Amino acid sequence: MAKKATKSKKSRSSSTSAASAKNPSTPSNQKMVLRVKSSEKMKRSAQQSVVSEREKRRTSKSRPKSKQKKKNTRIDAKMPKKPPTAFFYFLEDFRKEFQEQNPDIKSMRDIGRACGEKWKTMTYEEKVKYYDIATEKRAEFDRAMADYIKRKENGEDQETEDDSEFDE
DNA sequence: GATATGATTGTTACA
DNA sequence: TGTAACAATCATATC
Repeated sequence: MAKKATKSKKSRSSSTSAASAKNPSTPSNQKMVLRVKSSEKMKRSAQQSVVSEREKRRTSKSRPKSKQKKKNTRIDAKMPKKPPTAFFYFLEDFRKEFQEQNPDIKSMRDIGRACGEKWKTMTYEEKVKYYDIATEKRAEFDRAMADYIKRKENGEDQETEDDSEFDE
């Protein structure tokens, strides 16, 4: 439970929304900016041996397992979901191909593992298109989050009404 | 039947 | 700086 509280980490939109504020509704130019910005960041992390970090974390943590998932941990159903990362977009494509080539393997555990290995072998140029998509989605998420916060501040009772249907 | 788990990486925010 | 949580997916397991 405490995790969820932590998770509410909230107001993340405040900082990120700043970025999105720079690119309000916009087209390619700003998209480019976004892409470049994120690209640099991504490149850095991509170049960094993120792998060891992950493994280290995993090994050190012994994977508590019951940490994620839970699905409806979101306090507010109307709160925008976190956008998928570049890797997740790649995972979508990869899964389709993987299942075509390996119809017997349906477990996301195996697919995820294979996808992770493939991802590590990909070059930054190959990944950049996924980073681009993820960046756009993140900008959308920031805007949605800002809007969500604004609405909440204005009066979330309206939402409670909607929520009532959720009651069921 | 409903919900959790596993496996992956990236991103974000807090301590 | 490090760490924890969560995003998608879906067969499988558990309750």
